[in-house]
Amino acid sequence: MTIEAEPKAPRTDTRKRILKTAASLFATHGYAGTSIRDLSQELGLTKAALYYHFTSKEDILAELIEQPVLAIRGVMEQEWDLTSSEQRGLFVEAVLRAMSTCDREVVAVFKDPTVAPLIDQSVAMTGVTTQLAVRLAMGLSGVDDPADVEPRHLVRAIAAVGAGYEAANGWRVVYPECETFSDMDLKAISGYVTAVLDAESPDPEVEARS
Amino acid sequence: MTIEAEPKAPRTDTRKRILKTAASLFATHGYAGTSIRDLSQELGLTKAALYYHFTSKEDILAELIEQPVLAIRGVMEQEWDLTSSEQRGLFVEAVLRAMSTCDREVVAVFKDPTVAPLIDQSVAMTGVTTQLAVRLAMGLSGVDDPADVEPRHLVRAIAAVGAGYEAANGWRVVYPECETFSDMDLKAISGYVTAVLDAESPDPEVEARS
DNA sequence: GTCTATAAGAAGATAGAC
DNA sequence: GTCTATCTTCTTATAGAC
Repeated sequence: MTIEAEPKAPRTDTRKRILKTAASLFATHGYAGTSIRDLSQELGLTKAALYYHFTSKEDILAELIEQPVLAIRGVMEQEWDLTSSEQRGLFVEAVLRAMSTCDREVVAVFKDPTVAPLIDQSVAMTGVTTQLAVRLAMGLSGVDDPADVEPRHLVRAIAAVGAGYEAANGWRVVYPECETFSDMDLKAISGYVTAVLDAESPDPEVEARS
Repeated sequence: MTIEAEPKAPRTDTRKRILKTAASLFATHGYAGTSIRDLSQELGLTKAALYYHFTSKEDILAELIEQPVLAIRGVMEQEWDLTSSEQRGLFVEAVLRAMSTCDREVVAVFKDPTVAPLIDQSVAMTGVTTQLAVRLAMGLSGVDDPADVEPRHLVRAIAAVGAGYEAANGWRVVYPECETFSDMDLKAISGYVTAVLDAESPDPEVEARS
């Protein structure tokens, strides 16, 4: 019995090829902007072939985001005291690590406006980035109820999450050969986030708002 | 001749109503995720009525983004020495001011992946946020050619622009009654951007990358 | 596992009545 | 300025041959 590199069914990587290509197209053209036809042409397959591997377009999306969404939810369900800058940094790193459990192009899909409602149905999780921002803002305000968050802290947290999200997302463009984040990378990105959270820039004027 | 509040043709605000509603829907569901049918139903009109006011769906989009894109391009075409943090702050404020020339919901459209290629054709401007990031990264690296930008500066600038973009975009959610940015608001947002640009967080490891 | 062929509907867009 | 009706193309998805 000699060693054979490809045993007998090496072509069943089609499923993975589909997921990989779908992630790339969704990231580039958006979920709604990518049709099954686009995807099948890019793969050199027919539409029908895709429907052999997946039951629907949404099914492809669901499989793409399942892992990272579950991982992030796991991190969010832990107990976190986010009132200190250090703890917030660790929290952000944990989230980034959870996000790294998926193909890197999938990250771009998280903010696709046409994807959010679909995530709700399948995995029961609304606006990942929004939830993160609210969580961090609660830490900044030192409150336990999202409703008690100070608006100025919320915009600040939204900006901070935006920095982290774009950094993680831009990583694949700037460092195409980098497959996963190193610890240094994570430190760098979470550094951007905490920089915004802890910035001594003037907070927006609160007086003029009701 | 007495003063009459509504002279005689007050219903020609339909065009503006369309633009307003389109901006809202595009921001919420994305450009590709919003159909002419969705838009007409939201407006209580028929599709044909929309096509009386605009020649195409893309025409609506073009009119929405024309002003801010021209304004931002105007700022970008100026001479800027972005090697100092102060100058970068002023640059960012100028860009934000230019962005404020449009309906606030239009801001969300700028990052719609299905919109970017359409902007290219109509206004000849690719990836507004990417261009901003490159410009700021050039300042950080102290170079005049985008090709000479250091990767670590580019990711940092991408994160910084992300912070500013999300702050500007999140503003309308956190402060719904706020129509335009005050000077204090602009200072706050540009503060988030410069916080990332000037953060002393560890830059990503450069060694492992080619 | 992949194909051809096709259904059923929604998309963007137009013609012409009122 | 808005309507009804229609056209064409594209969409997701299925049936059945190979």
